[in-house]
Amino acid sequence: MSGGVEWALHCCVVLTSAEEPVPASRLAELHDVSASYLAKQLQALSRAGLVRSVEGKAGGYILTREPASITVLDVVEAVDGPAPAFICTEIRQRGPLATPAESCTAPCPIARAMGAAQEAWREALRAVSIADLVQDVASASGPTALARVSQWLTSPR
Amino acid sequence: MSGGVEWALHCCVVLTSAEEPVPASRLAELHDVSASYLAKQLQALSRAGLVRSVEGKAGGYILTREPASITVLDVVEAVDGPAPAFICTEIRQRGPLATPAESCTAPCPIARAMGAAQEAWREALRAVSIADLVQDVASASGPTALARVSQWLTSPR
DNA sequence: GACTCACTACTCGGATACCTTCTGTCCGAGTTACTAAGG
DNA sequence: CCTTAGTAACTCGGACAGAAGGTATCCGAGTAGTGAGTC
Repeated sequence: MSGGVEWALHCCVVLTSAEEPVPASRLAELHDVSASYLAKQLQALSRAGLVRSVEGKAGGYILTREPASITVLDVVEAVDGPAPAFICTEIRQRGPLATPAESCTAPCPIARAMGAAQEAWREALRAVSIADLVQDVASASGPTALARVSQWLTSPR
Repeated sequence: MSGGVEWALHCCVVLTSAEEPVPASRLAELHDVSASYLAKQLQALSRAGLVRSVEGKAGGYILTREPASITVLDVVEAVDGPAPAFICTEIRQRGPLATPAESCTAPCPIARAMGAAQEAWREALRAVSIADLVQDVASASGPTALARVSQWLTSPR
């Protein structure tokens, strides 16, 4: 999995506590990561429609939906792409004892097992929303942490 | 995920219907894939203890355990490695508003969600054994298919 | 006929290049807020 | 005081190199089977 997924998720969490647009450079400074590379991840989120980019002097990124309606799966698939990890190359149709294509109506058992696991993984990620993460952060680090982030984001550089 | 996982799983399935050692070159010819690269996957299975290599003229690979006690997860982790797909880099401990390390007793919520999804994925793969795959293949392609594979494997080149 | 020995052919195993993908970086197009002048 | 044009700075977006892991390949070490030779 791409490492940028972690950055994107953290950005979504902090964007929760900001009503004004937050520029990518500010988010990068907050997390102490490369601003140029983080921009790429935010562009992916923008293409997926999870965040909206505001151009101009006071521009930046803002969430488009309520945090409770954005799942972790949405962010992961926006950054890493919706392609499944396992791709069946139909080995059973190759070689001297190849199964004829007409007999391959159902997917091969291996692809089915992999697909089921992938779906279980997706379901687990779909069950967690950005709002849930915010709630967990508040429980772990205390409610003041998010307020401090909000204040730091809005304070002039 | 590495593409060699698919090859390794198919090899385990066909090794079910062979009591004598099967050389890697024979398996590669059966699946019409690169023999040299397939050897690497089989070596990974050998290191994990799923198959045993027999050297010499009539050598090859044989399964070490009963097909029912080998899970798909075993094969996947043998080939791709046991490392999880998501690795938390502890972003919360970086930047101007870093959470002090002493307050980070529990893993961060993002890592927890990812870990739960990974565990669901592993559980789904652990629930399917090689014997289950063999059963499914027999149901789909008919019991004769496996017998033909067994005959082709034992027949002299 | 049975045993011994050397040979051949075949096997696995690790070390070696190539290529796609991910990581990281840069600069240009476009938009907004601000400033200052003029009516 | 209000309007308006101009300026300047800041933003995003896509195009451009470098590095890492996966893909594909090769050759060497070792072993079991085979055959001839000998007792």
